[in-house]
Amino acid sequence: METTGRTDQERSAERRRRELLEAADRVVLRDGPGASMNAIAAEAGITKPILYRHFGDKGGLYKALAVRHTDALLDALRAALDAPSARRERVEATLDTYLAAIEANPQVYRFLMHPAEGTSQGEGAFDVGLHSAPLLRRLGEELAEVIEERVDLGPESALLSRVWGHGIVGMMHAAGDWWLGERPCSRAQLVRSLADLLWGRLAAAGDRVGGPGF
Amino acid sequence: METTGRTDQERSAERRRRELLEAADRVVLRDGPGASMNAIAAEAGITKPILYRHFGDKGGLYKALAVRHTDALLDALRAALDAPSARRERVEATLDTYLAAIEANPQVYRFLMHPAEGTSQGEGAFDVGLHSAPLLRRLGEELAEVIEERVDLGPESALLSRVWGHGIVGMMHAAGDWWLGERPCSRAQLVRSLADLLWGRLAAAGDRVGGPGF
DNA sequence: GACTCTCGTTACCGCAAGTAACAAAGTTCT
DNA sequence: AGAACTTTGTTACTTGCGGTAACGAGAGTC
Repeated sequence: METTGRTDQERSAERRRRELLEAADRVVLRDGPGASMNAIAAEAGITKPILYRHFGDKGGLYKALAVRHTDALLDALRAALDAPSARRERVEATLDTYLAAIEANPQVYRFLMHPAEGTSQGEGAFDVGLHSAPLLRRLGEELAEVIEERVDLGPESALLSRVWGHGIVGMMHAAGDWWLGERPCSRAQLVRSLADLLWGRLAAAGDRVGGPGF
Repeated sequence: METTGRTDQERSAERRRRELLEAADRVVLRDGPGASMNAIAAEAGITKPILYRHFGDKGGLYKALAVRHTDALLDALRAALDAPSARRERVEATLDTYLAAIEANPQVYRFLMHPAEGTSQGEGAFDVGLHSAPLLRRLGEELAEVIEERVDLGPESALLSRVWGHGIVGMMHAAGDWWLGERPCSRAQLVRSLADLLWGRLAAAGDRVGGPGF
């Protein structure tokens, strides 16, 4: 049959692509985001031009890698986000899921946050807004959706949910990044502290000495 | 006097350094963070080796640039942070100062967030924790200090203030980044939304339909 | 006048991204 | 079977960047 023939080809191409991605993954995890295309090709047992035929350029390869990992993390987060528990517990579960993921393999996490290097050879006009890690954007949008569909925020809910989605994700990310570097406390403590912040403890706390506190 | 001679030399060297930094600034603002050393040298009217004599390597130059801008931004933020007003107003003023700064020239902002590229030629062992933008770390620490010295947080104030410092800075950064890209609302609206989030409105809001809300 | 020290140059090395040109294998059409 | 084509892979090249070595010229110093 002709269909089997074409399907075989396509399946073979896809399998090859997955193999290449896995090799690239190994190299990036070992050598960091600056791994060379030669190194990746060598790890995969082939040479550069094949990589370029499959992924176009280095950006394409890295994007494919990032999508893989981002999808995996997003699945885990969605599960925590959709659990049938009280809001605070769910927030804590989501925070903990994220932190556990970046704790489990920081290399992946690091790679996801610095995917865009670009030879900069291109046009000088760069648009701010596309530069930062796409993972954070996706997370922010995802969280925004969940917030808007679940929480009653009054008339401005569309705007508020998005601001909060991105804001909370950024909070989680920055705190997690700092925590990974310094390890000043347990994961559970960090989760509780962040949830406390989101629960308005900053506003509720009293001033320390004289004058108006922060 | 010998001192005048040496002072003249030192002053000349420092002036030269400042000139070079300003040239580098212009190029980086024009071409983005991937600007080449050749381009920077050309803009300064000289050639590469001089840059290397002054700054060691590209990282040194970029670090010097980053310190300049970071200091400037930090000064502005400290002013907002130290104003003699109520806590909420101060938080809003700080948020607004930061957002106004990144709105005023996004190129600088973008450069500050992606300073560490590294040829990756070096050792494979990379330490997570040093990779992210140093600006965010400095901001987080600064804010943590202010929080701890002004707000009464009970026994765990040392930990809480640092978690919150980095978390709030991350929130501000991520929300600002998204906002810069999409411009979904005015700066004032964004500031209010973020302050509302910090003031516990997420915890206070009711569920939307049936079941436990987010 | 020789000595040195700073500022500057040109010319080069190494390396990585990306590409062109070619080689060998299987597939398909006649 | 044999010619044409697509797939899969190669080697060898170009371009451009970070970084450095080696050299050149002017200004103070003994």
